[in-house]
Amino acid sequence: MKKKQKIIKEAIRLFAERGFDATTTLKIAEVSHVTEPLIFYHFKNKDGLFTEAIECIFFEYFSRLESLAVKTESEFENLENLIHMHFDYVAEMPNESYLLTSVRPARLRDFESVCIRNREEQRNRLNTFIAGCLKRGIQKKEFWNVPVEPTVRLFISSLIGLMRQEILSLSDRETDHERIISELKEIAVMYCRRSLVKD
Amino acid sequence: MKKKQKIIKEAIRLFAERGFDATTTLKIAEVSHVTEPLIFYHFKNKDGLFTEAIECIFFEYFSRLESLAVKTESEFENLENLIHMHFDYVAEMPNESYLLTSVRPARLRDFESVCIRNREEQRNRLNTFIAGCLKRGIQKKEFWNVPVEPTVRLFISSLIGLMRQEILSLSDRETDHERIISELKEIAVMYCRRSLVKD
Amino acid sequence: MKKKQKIIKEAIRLFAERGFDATTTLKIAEVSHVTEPLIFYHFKNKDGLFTEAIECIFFEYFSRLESLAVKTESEFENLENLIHMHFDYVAEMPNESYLLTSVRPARLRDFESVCIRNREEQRNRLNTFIAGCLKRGIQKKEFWNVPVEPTVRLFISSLIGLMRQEILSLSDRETDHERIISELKEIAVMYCRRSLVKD
Amino acid sequence: MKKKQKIIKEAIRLFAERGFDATTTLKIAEVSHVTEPLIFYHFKNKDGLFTEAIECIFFEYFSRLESLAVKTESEFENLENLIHMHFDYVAEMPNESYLLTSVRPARLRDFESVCIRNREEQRNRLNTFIAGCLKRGIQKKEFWNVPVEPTVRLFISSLIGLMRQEILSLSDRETDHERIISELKEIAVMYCRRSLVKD
DNA sequence: CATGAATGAGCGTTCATTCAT
DNA sequence: AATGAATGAACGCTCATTCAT
Repeated sequence: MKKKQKIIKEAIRLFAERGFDATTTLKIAEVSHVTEPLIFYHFKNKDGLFTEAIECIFFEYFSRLESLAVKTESEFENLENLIHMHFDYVAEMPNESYLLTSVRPARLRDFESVCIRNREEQRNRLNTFIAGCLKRGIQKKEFWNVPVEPTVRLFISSLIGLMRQEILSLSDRETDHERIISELKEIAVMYCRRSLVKD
Repeated sequence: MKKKQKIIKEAIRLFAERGFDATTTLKIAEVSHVTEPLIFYHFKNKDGLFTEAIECIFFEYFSRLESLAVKTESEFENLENLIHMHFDYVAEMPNESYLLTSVRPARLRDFESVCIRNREEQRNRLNTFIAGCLKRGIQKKEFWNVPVEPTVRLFISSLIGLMRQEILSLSDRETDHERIISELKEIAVMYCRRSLVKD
Repeated sequence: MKKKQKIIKEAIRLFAERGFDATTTLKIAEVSHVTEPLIFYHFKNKDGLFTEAIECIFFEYFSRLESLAVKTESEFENLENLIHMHFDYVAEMPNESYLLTSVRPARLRDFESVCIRNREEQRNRLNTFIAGCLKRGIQKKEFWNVPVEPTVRLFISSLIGLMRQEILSLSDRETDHERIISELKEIAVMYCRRSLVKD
Repeated sequence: MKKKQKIIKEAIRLFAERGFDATTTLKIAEVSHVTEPLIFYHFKNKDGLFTEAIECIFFEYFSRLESLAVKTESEFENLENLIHMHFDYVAEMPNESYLLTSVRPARLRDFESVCIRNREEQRNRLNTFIAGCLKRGIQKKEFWNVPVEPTVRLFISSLIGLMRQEILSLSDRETDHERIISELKEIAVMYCRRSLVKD
């Protein structure tokens, strides 16, 4: 039981660091301190291991999304929290973030069912969250009367672009990483406010 | 000579469609209608082929960046053109875009030299372009007095987030792709104006 | 105890259907509704299971041979009964027949001890039975004065050739299987009579 | 070119001696004095190698069948030659004979197309040959008026039973093998004559 | 009796790369 | 410039078998 979790954990790290194809099952076994066949005892095959890993990642991510308590007084604060959550997520779990934001983290025989399905779920949840904020904010006159649907799309695209930037900055071990990302977060929130909030 | 170009072209397609590791030199040879050893005659090895392919892609991309004629009357129009250029680039060359925006399109023995180097070059060029627009715009009172450096970072991150979105929408063969992307482009330009331009 | 018999029964089916090497102990466990280690509790190893299976098969076969009541009035009738018994045996137990007539049903570490030993026993018993009939028949002037030893060999060879034919026809699910085999049996008996019996 | 033939030759030997599953591609490579991947260069996979091997075997066998010159004066002599040919074939090519007469020499993904197809072809050719002899012999009053179809079946079954016997005797390294097989051949011819030929 | 977890050994297959021509 | 033949290295995966419980 313990070992299965360990395998998943190490697999995520290796898949993120080297990519699916460049990660051998033997290497995963080594760093997990188990023998190779144990991987195939716990998972159907390499694709199956990857699938479970992706499910784990999205499960954790969705938990974080759900636990974003929705404030009622200020809709903008909700969006701000959403932005913060994503920056924090990348900082805490860079490998998971990388796989989460990857367009094609692996090419599986049955690719659709894992990555695409979860990505759609992610889009739906983000959609619901952001569109909700926008609509309520517009109704409460907190926000300008912006077109909801395209604004949501733009918001999501930018959010993921920002995550990508944070991941890159982390993996390139950029000097001043902390400061830059912190500034980036601030400015993102600032432009969000400026674009949506009346005064 | 013709054949070498053909190899690079097909390699780009396959690398984008299936990833570096999942693309065999044999497959590249087949779809290029050459024999496998010819690839090794023209390129040092698979990594070398990939390197040349990446160089080609960035060369074309940098050409497009350079050919963005810089208007002097309106700085906002320059930024607008930059946004349009990137949307057009994805639409015209989806495979190239995918490799261009990929965080780690391949894990080469000497990875730094090609992907990271070009990505830095790209960041520098975008930086120069956007920072120039912002500074001149601020000076000319066309723009608000925004902090230049973080704004540039946010701009670039969002731009690449938008490209990613367009690529995804293409590869998922989303219904209404045309309309959605067109709307996304418009709204991106709109928020850009709203955030920067004084009324 | 019940389970051990079940394992042997299913093992025979699988060994016959797919061959020894292509039959995994896991598969045997599954179709027997037991877990894999139980097989190794009941049998020393896979070879041991196969050995017991073969012993079972020959035990049943030898029982049938022994229970062929020997008529004294007509020696030919005894041979006829022998032929019928073999046709019936194939029809009733095709998997067992297949393993019984297989030249090399498995390559065990200690192959001799089970397949070859039983095959020799089989040859000896058939030899005794047939040679006895022939000698008595010749003495009683029921049969022509044929050379006993070679005739026995020919008889056995043909008999097994006929079994093989019946097995093949069964496994190929030949249309008209029933009719063809029935005709084959008749004609075999007919030629046997014609060759041996004095008008 | 030379090497491909060598691989097939050695593969036939090993497949016959140990069975398909127990014969590893590495072992085939070793005894053929080539490296393992060369096998996969010349053949699609292990099944493909087996398939070509079987085709070779039947090709040679069919050649021998065809080159049986058909005498016109005596139909019995034709049948006698057929029997001799099969005995000789086993003596010369025991491994090939074993695979040829095996009910299921391997369990391939696409099993039908090789073994069953060739076996049907074999049955058809033998059928044509033997039925032709019988019919002409009956017409010429050389033979008794036996029922052709079932007689042919019996003939074929016995023939293969005899081959099996010769193979077994060879592989068991029976003492007196030569004499026994020689006697078996004689007696087979004798009973054939006695059963068919008038006088 | 029974089982979940675990493994050593090995197998079929792939692939980038080389070499003689 | 071009290719058919060949290979070292490694990979995903399987399987009989064991062991602690």
